Amino acid sequence: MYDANSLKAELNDRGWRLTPQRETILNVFIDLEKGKHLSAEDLDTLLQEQGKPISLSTIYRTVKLMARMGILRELELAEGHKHYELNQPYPHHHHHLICVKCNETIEFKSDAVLKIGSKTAKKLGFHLLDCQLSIHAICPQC
Amino acid sequence: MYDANSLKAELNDRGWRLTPQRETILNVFIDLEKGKHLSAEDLDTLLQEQGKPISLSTIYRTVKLMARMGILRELELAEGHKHYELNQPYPHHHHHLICVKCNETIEFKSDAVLKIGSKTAKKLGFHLLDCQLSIHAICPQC
DNA sequence: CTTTCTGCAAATAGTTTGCAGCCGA
DNA sequence: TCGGCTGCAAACTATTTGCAGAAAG
Repeated sequence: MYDANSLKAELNDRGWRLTPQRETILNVFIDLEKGKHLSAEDLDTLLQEQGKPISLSTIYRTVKLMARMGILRELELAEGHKHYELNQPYPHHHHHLICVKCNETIEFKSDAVLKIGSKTAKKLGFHLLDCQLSIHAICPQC
Repeated sequence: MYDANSLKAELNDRGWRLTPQRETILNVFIDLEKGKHLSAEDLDTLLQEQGKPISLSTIYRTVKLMARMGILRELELAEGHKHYELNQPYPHHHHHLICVKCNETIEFKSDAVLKIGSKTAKKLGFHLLDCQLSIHAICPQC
């Protein structure tokens, strides 16, 4: 799991910098309740409420950067905008089942899927960032 | 696999209509080379080249409709726009490994993942539309 | 004949970008 | 010090929508 120090190390390794904004955003995700995920707008609102406003452009730039580093995972849980959550390693790694009508989202775990994902990436010589099984379905209510 | 008749039946069942545009678009996907997938723009260009132009709004409306019916699957292979391909049943069902830097995309199959997907949906009482494992990674070249 | 569908043009919204000044290493 | 980073405002672009006429059932 990341903290300010490991984030700084990882950023500096790649020629990037640790800024208060980046640290703040990482902390929001670390403190985020399990099973929750935020859109850029959500983050903006949350940071404003916490009295630590960060410009929306920086928010977009930061979540994209962290997703490319493998720190966050980018989720397509609803049409039209992306959500982000910490990219947690085994055994916290999980997947999503989404109702395409009402957007109800259910998390579920599968070691098997994670294994298949890492094996496939390894076999082809790719460096794995994220592996997510998305099940699109219609829930019993819809 | 769908053809004009089964498409018509399925549409009519839900109070929708079979139009020449819908049939044309379905046929493009049926004839599409294995492993290919189209964005809305791609479809627009292709249909124009084939001398069967369809307005971009109708293209968007149609692919979305067919994705919600489970006929097409919506793929997020590159930033900024979606791609579509036929949603084929076992044993043609497959998944994607994507390099987040150069967007190189590799298809792979996994019966195990498909099984996990259908079991999970079934267990929760959801009607399965699509189940896709997306592996985000960095390819050896990048 | 009724209701859905299409095409057009205009609107929308999420996201990106140029730039000037700021600040981490 | 210096090159990356932020905030602002403006730009962009994929996608959606309102509407009038066309057409499927």
